[in-house]
Amino acid sequence: MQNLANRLQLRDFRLVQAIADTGQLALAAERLAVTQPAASRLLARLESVIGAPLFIRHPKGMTPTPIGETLARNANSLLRSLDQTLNETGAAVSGRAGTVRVGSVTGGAVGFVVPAVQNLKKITSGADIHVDVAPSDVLINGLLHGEYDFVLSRIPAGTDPRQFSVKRGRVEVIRILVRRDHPLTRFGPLKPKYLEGWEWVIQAPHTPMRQAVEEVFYSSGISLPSEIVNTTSLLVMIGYLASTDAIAPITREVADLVAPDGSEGRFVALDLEEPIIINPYHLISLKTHTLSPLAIRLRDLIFEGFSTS
Amino acid sequence: MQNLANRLQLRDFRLVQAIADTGQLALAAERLAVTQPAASRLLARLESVIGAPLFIRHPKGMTPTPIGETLARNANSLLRSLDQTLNETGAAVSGRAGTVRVGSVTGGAVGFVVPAVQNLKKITSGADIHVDVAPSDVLINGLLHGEYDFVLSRIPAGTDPRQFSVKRGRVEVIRILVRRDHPLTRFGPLKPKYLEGWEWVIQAPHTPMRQAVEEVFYSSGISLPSEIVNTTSLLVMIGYLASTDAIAPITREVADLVAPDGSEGRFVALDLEEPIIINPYHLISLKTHTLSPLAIRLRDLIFEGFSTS
DNA sequence: AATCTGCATATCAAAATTGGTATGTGCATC
DNA sequence: GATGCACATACCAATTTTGATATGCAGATT
Repeated sequence: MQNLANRLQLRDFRLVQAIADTGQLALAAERLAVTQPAASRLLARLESVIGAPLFIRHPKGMTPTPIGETLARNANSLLRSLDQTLNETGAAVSGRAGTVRVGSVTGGAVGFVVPAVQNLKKITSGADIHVDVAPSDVLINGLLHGEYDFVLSRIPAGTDPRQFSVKRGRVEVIRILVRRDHPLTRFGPLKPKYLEGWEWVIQAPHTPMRQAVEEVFYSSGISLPSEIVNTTSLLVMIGYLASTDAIAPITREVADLVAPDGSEGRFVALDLEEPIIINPYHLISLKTHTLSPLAIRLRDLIFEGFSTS
Repeated sequence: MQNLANRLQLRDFRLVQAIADTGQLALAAERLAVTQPAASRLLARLESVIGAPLFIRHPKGMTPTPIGETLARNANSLLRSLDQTLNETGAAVSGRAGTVRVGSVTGGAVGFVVPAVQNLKKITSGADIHVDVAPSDVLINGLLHGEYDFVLSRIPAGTDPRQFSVKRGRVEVIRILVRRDHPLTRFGPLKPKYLEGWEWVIQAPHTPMRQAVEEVFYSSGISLPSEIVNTTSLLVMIGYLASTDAIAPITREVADLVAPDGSEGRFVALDLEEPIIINPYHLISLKTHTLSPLAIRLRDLIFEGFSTS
């Protein structure tokens, strides 16, 4: 188990992954394009190197032992890294700019990632850019699993921040979106008590925005809205607001998109007397992972956006 | 360049990393513990697989090409991941890390699980330890459903013991808890007949302890207590005993906690002339379930506790 | 021009890996 | 108790890998 490092091969990880995925040695063997006995021998050798069984054999297949599970987990991220390596190297060889994968929370995507990507496109050609939009916990998880080069996200509670390299971002300020002829538009900056009694369109419970809004209700001593439509879809929100007097909290970035101040659109974004602020999101990457030049470029572009908007 | 995946090996990454680090093939070769020509051949093969030169040779060494740099960067994170994998797996194999879930009956939790967990913590890092306390039937059920690695429990009637691997545990001895100025404290070891006539605080009917106590009443020919408070809550028990002359049977382990011998607390634990003994509980695990090394460690520690106390 | 440094190539031998076919074995299910 | 499924083992052949030594070659240095 000591000079184990040199006795392990990529193949072993592929095998573990395949068995863990399929639950059957024969299927795993097929995936590796070898016969079942060959796979059996590979596994036997691997288990002897590790010094412990990795899978328990039942009559109908195999399931991982706890050790096998940890190994399978690691095999997954290892092989994903390898995959990325191959992509990047392949891109470099054929003269393309490469690949960058970025995850973002909604507000960040609209406000920062999209313009940064547009800028990046101007100065590179053949770059392969992936943008995911997801909640913070999903993003952080993906980052840890090597699915993203970096993410624009909050740091969820309970996450060890030491493993990340963080560039601090801007806070998200909430405004209230309503249709143009909504009664609330007659007031100036909204007091909390005005928020009571309306139907709401808002993100699911436990999302940062929902929490930030609920916090205001609690601290103002007014009761939570009883009529709520839960959605993350802007389309649904707009459709709903257009035909009812419902109100919806949105970030400033989204507000600028949907209802720019001074415009004559169908919606109006109202400010609150005391602004509601969501936990800020940051540019987060893994300390252990060195970013590709392309990823660095995109990250820097996004970061520039923080200060210039 | 397509079926490249299978032609790359961990070794190749080590080589690239070593060359990038040292800038010289001979030094890199040394690091990989091979001769310079061997390293040269490795590199040549790798470059032919990739289809492009990775390093430019000059008279004083090598420097990476852009592609080589890409590869070196990825090699770094890849090998770091590998290292992490090895650590984690090694920790799992040796039982320094991992997850263990254990369920226990009350007496076992206080007497054995807690000290064993404390000992286990001394030799682990980052281990994930879960302890549940519940009645035996719940524990066994949980064990069968894979919720626990093992349990410290009795074997309920009607359970097929063949599916379990059982390490016999210790018997639970009952003492009688009363407040310090209780009349019974004037006697030496209690005879059964002294137990008659008092108000009792005791667990619900059909629990092992209740059964053990009732058994004594029957066999001694004295009548069952007529005034009974049923509770499993230590808090209720103590509150009740403090203000009345009620008496309560408790296990020795709990007694050591609440009323250590020789202490001057508010309560006294009395022994019986003929000790009352409850059905013993055992260390029970599923035959079909392989325990993680960490779980085995904890189980062994608990088992040691059986014999040394 | 001689030399030195550092990488590449040639050649050979040994060993390990790889992969296949055939067959054994254990456990459930019928 | 027979059958089937899934994994393990045995055995054999071929290829590949691995590594060492000796040597070649090119650019730099003196």
